[in-house]
Amino acid sequence: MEAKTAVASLAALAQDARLAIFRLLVQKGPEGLCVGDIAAKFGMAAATLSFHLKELTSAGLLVARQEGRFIYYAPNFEGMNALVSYLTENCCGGETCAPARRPVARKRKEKIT
Amino acid sequence: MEAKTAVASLAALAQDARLAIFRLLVQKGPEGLCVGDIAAKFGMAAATLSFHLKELTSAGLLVARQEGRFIYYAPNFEGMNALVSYLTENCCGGETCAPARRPVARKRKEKIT
DNA sequence: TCCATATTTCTAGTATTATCGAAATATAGG
DNA sequence: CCTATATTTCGATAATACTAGAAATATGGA
Repeated sequence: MEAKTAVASLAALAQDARLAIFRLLVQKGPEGLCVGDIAAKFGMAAATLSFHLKELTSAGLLVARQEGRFIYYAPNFEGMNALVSYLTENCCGGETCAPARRPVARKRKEKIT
Repeated sequence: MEAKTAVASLAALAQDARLAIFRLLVQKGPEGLCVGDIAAKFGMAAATLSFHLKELTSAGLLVARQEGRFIYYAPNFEGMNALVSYLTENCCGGETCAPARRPVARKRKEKIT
């Protein structure tokens, strides 16, 4: 995953409403929920919700499927996985979130000061 | 970690310049880099960099330490760890990023349609 | 075809964020 | 104390994001 993509995914989740929506859908699993049900859950204007769903979808974090008159949104686990992998690989020390590869950090030679 | 906190951390990383800064510091490890060196690396105005460092720091992703006239910024691995944990626990199926707990998802009874 | 419901797109107002020059603050050394 | 360097804060501007009403589009059923 490229940095650009990571920023897009992070931005998609970096918003109260969207994180809440995403968490709700993750709970629901692959079946997801239709837009109306999500709107009901949060009581937000349809247009607003649509905007947020679009953000999450184009960031690759949700997938939509039409089912009759309803559109169901569900988490795209691959996308989320890619983000988490990116973060652990590039923004932690590798592994989990180790304080960098150094053994224990022997004292350094007293910087510039 | 609360949702609010997660949003703050995500927002801190959801920006080209800041993600780049953070990645650079993670590479450098616990010693970090002083502001001048970071500025040199990216060629951005001091004020702009200072703004971004403040964002990252108040989101709990960086820690600053003074060393003579210089201020060193280094990753706060605990903060980053907390964020990654939050994401895997709340935004994936639990574990890594499983497609939810359901076995294989037996067909559902044909929704509303 | 016509109507009702679901969802999106358009448009615009407001709010938040990013950038940067200039001024302010802090620290060290002479 | 004075100067030089490092960094932050201030203030202003430009860019981007959020919200929601109204209009448009899509789908299914009578």
